[in-house]
Amino acid sequence: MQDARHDRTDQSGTPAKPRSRRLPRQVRERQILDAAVTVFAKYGYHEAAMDEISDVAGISKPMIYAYLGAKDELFVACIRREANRLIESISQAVDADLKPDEQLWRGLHAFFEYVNENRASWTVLHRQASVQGQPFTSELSEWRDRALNLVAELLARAGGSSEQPVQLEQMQPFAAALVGAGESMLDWWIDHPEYTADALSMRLMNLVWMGFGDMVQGRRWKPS
Amino acid sequence: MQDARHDRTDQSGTPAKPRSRRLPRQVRERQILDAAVTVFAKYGYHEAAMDEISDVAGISKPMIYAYLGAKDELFVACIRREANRLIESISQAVDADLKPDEQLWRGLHAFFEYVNENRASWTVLHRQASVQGQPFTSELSEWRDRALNLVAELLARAGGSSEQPVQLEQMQPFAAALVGAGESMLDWWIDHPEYTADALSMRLMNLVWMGFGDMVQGRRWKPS
DNA sequence: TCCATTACCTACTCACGAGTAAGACTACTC
DNA sequence: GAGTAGTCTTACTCGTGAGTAGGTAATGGA
Repeated sequence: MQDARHDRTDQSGTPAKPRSRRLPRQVRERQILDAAVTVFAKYGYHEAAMDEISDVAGISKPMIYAYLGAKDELFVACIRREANRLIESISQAVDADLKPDEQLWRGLHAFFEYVNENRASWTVLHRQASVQGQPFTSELSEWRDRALNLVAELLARAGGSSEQPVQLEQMQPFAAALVGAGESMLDWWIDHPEYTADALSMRLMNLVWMGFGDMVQGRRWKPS
Repeated sequence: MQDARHDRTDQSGTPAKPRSRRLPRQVRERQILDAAVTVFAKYGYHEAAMDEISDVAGISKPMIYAYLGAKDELFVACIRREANRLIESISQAVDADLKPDEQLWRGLHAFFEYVNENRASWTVLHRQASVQGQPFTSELSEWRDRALNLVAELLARAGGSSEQPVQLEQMQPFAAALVGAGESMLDWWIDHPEYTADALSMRLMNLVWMGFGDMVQGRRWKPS
C-alpha cells in the first residue's frame, strides 16, 4: 500500500466550476483564497493538493503561483485573511462601554457565531494550523497571540477596577485557558449539533464566570 | 523552490545510535515506538520520514514495516500507547474517596505533571493528532472521547450529590471546555516556562471552580 | 494598427519518500 | 551439521504532487 491517501476521484462536494474568462487579478485572488480555505479545511495543509485548489477555484495552477506564490505562502495568506475576519468580528461585538461581564459574554457569543457560520475558516485556523515544523510557524503563532491578547484585554477590563487595574500579563494564562475552552467546546459541538451557539456560549460563560463550584449550587450567570 | 521542507542534514539532536545487534522483537518494538513518538512530535505526521524514524531507532526501515506495519499503523500504535499512559496517570491520581473538588484538583495536577515530563508524548496526542482526513481518524477521536469521559465523570461526581446525581451527558460540554482549557494553557506554557506545573494547574483549578467572577473579588480555591 | 500588458493555458520535470525484493547472518534445536 | 525460525540489511521501485517552461489570446492605450 503506497501511502494510504484517500482517493479523491470526484465525489467532490465542490465540483470544478465552469471557467469564467479574463477576470481582473483582484477577483481571481479572492476566488483562489476562497478555494484554498475550503480545500485546506477539508484535507489539511499537507494532504491538500494544489491541483484541487486550482480546480475548485476554476483556474489553472500556474495562476495561483503567479498571484499568490508557493503552497506555503498561499496557506499563510489564508491564515492571515481568516484570522483578520475572525478577530474583526469579535472586536466589533465587544462594546467598551458595557459592563465587563457583559463584554465578555458578547465576545464569546460572537466567537461561537462566527465559527458556526464559517466552519472552513475556523477549521483552517484551528485544526490545520497546528502542523508545526518550521515553514510558517511564525505567522501561525502570531494570529494566536493576537487572539490571546484580545481576550486578555477583555479579562483585564473585567477583572480590574479603575483604582486597581490588572496587568495584562497576569491575565494571559487565563486567556489561554478561555480560548482553549472555547475551541474545544466548538470541536465537541461538531459531534453534537443539537445544541445552539447560544446555549453553548452561555454554558461557557457560566463555567468561566461563575465557576463550577457556584454552578453546583445552582447559581447562574445571566445576561442583563 | 521545490516544496519548502526544512532540510534535515544532521543537525539532529538525536544522532543515529550505534546499532546494537540481534535484540528480541519486544525490545525493538519499544525502541521503534519511542523513536516514532519523538519524530512524529518533532515534525508532525506528514513531515516525519520513515527513514528518520528508523535512524533514530537505530534499526533499518524494513524492520519497522515487519514489526509495526505501514506509517499510518505505526502512528496509530503511538497514539494508542501514549494515550493509555496519559489516561493511566490521571486515573491513578484521582482517588474516589476524596472530596469532589480535591479529586478534580488531583486530576488536573496529574495532567500537567504528565505533560511536563512527557512533552513528545503530549505533542503527538495533541498537536499532531489533528490532521483529519480519514486515515486514522477513528483511533484519534477515540482517545479523545476516553479522556473526555474521564473528565466528565470527575465533574459529575463533583457536581452531584448522592440524592441528586448529575447525568454524565450533561457534563460533556463542560468536560470538553475543561480539557481544552488545559490543553491551551499547556501550549501557552511552552512560551512561558517560568511558571511551574503547580502554579498553572492551580490557576486553572481556580478559574474552573471559583469562576472569574469570584476571583475578581479575591476569593480563591485552595487544596485542603 | 501596432505594441505592451495582463490574463491564462497545456504539458511537462523532477525530488521525495513510502514501501519492497531478495537475501545474509545468527542461534537454536534434533 | 542440517534444518528452521527469527533478526536484520542494502539497494532498489515507483507513484505523487509541487513547481515551471514556454507558450496563446484578449484588452486597452498610442
